[in-house]
Amino acid sequence: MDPRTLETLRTVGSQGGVTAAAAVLHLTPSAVSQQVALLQREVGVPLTERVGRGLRLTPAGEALAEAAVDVAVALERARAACDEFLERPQGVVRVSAFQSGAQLLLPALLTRVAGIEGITLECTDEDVAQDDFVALTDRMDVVVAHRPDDGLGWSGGRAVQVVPLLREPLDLAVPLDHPLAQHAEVRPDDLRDLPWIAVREGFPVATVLGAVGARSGETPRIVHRVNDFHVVEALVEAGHGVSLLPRYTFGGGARVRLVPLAGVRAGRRIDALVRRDRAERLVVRRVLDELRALAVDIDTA
Amino acid sequence: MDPRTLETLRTVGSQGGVTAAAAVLHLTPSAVSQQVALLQREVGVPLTERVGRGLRLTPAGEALAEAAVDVAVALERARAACDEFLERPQGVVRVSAFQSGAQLLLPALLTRVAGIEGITLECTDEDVAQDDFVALTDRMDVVVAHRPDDGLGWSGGRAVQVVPLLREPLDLAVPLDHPLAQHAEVRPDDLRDLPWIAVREGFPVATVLGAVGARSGETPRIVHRVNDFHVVEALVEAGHGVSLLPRYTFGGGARVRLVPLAGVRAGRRIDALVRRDRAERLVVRRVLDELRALAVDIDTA
DNA sequence: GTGACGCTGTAGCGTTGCTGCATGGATCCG
DNA sequence: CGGATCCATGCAGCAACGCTACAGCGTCAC
Repeated sequence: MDPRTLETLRTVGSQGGVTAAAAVLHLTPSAVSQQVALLQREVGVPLTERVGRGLRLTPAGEALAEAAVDVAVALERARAACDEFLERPQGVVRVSAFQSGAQLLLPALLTRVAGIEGITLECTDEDVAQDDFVALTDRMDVVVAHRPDDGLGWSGGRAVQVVPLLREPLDLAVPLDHPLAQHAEVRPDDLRDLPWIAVREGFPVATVLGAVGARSGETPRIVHRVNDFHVVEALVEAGHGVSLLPRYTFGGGARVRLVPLAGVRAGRRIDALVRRDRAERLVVRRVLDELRALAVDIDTA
Repeated sequence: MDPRTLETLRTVGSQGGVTAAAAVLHLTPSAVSQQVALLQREVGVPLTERVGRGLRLTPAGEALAEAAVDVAVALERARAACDEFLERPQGVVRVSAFQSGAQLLLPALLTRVAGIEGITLECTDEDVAQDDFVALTDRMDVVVAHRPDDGLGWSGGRAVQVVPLLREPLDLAVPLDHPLAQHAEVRPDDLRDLPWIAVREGFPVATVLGAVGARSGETPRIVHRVNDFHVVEALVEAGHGVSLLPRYTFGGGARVRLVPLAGVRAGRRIDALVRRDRAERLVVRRVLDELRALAVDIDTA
């Protein structure tokens, strides 16, 4: 029962399959399958069960995977205990963020971390469906994710730590020459019968527009589904519809007008997701500290 | 950084050397040395330092060894998590006890555990110096140890769990025809100028006699040093001296007379010592439960 | 000073765990 | 309804890791 094998089991569970887990762990599916089979023989309980052409963890498997988290945490804590005796912590930290979050946070984060000796940041932008952010933590140290203001938390359970960064309001984006562009704020009633540009179903903040529509009494008329906010901005600018855009990230531009919403709460929460074992690494902690401080700067600016 | 290697480091620390650790781990000293060297290279900090012809852990080594305990605990907890899904826990538990404790507890413990399906007990008697009981936990699952009533606790730190079992009074043992044999109790003043049979220096309850002597105002005159209480009993019976003997273990016999001491607190505490990782095993827990219940029976009898 | 003890390096060997490929179900689509 | 596809799994082969055995060297005791 070695931690590598336990980690493999955990990944099979979180990724939902042998092949996906193998990709994350940089192994062949065969190796993953063999590891699980061996582990299964060792504990004498079935850990996985086939479902369709894939497989999922049995209750026993889930229990073991959960226990595996504590093993990984204890191991990283042991590493950290030694690092305390090294004068300067050292290592690379992989950070992923959804695009607009990356645009908002990563440049300043890189600047801040550049001042810290020994920490190397590797950044990536990842645009995934709402439910898939947690799975990214298997590949990344820090995952910057967003979710609707009112929505539930993340599904990672005890395995992932959620670090709240900031709340970003979503404003109505209209063309500069739109009638509503001159308003200081708009109320749900003003939004009737507008042509909306929304994000694809299942992606973060997709549900926010529905909540806003519910306040105006009718379901919004969605004419386009576009995930990239820059494309959205260009479409709005050209008069092809209105949309909801995050204030901090798109408030500065002159291409569209952002009008605050009143009488309805619209916003997104930006969180950092970290696997609990990764969170034990000293360098990861330092990066999270910087990220949190940065978020405070933005929020109070 | 695998748990096996961490365990090796921990053992080198607790056993105080490569050779002793190798014996416990059923390895050659060379293998142990190589593991430590490799671990050292991995963390980049010296973990051991030579002292004379042996070696000890550096502060960094101590820190890592302490963290290693949590790793081992987490791993055993993972195993236990799976065992929950097996209907009956199964396994062998190695129990060691000092001789008189073994005589007092092991027969009844074996009887009790015999009623539990799946648990196999392997018992040993181990007579070691006071400070060496903790080190036994590396080889044994449960170590039944004793210490003076008033003494400090055990030195194992966070790594070993101490389960108090019972307190056993130490009575004055005299020949059946001794003047004091008719007394219902004896006071420190009655003990002046008696020829004492004590245990060897450094062994458990060796200090108790000194404490008793202090109350009588003079240092006891020790004429023999014998560790085995049965030998002590035979010597006392034959009139070669008096001694302190544990009440529960030797009170039933007719070879000597045990007279309670008054005006001075003399006794030993019997504890079970268990490494925290071993304590996570379900079967070990069950055995400890029985041991505790058994101690209550004796104490209230 | 000499013997014993204890830690450490090196050579050699066995075992473990991986990759690559082939097989057998289960699903999707024409 | 049948072929294509995807996924998990078994087996052969190979590389790497970790152990034992043995020699070397420093330290302590007599």
